[in-house]
Amino acid sequence: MDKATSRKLAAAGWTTGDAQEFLGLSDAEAAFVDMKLALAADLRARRLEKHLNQTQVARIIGSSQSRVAKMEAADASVSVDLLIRALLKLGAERRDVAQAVAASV
Amino acid sequence: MDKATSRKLAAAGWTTGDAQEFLGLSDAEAAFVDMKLALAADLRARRLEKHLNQTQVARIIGSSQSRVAKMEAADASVSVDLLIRALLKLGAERRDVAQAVAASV
DNA sequence: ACACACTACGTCGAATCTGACATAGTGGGG
DNA sequence: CCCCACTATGTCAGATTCGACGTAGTGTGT
Repeated sequence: MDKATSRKLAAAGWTTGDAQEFLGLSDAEAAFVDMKLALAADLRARRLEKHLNQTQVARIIGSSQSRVAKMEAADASVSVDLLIRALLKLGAERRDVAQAVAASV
Repeated sequence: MDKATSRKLAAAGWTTGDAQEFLGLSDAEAAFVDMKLALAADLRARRLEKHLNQTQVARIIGSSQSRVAKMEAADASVSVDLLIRALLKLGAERRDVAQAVAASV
């Protein structure tokens, strides 16, 4: 990070220590993973609530059973995009998604 | 117009031509793009609040100025994944992201 | 034990997304 | 007008994610 950038960040109330920066990124990554887990859990809960199996959900959202399984498992090959789109296609409202995003697993 | 009314009109041979339908967007898709717009707006707001330019944000989140511009514009080539990861790296908490997800643009 | 319904997991070609680069556009000072 | 800092847009090769398929695992009823 150059000095000008550092100065501006400091002016905005940031500290530019290397350790903190590292921890900040870690926090961001951890929060992202937790969000993904929460969304995946919500997807499964929503499916079970509707008494659907993964194959039926796959048809509704335009995918395959195997991918639905990976979604619910929060597999590395599944994006948050996909999870959110799936939830919305299952009838979730934006506020429902928001709640899942904020929720702990 | 509620869905029941819309269905009745459709049965009578009418199309209920709102912008959504014209563009061929389902409710789920519309909600998704709205979410994306809200996240993009939040990213820009957060950057401006910190008095950073797009190049500085790009360094923080590990990307390029052009991509940050596209993020803020909610460009089609930008995923919700990327927007959320960017917000978190800029110091947003999960509840902040949730609020953006639920918010209207 | 068998059949059946359901879920998990590895793999793959195709589609999509990403960072980067180049370049164009915009809006203030001087 | 000319710089200058900043933002927007087009493009592209490489990376990631997607749906799909095959198959293995798990539980349940007969």
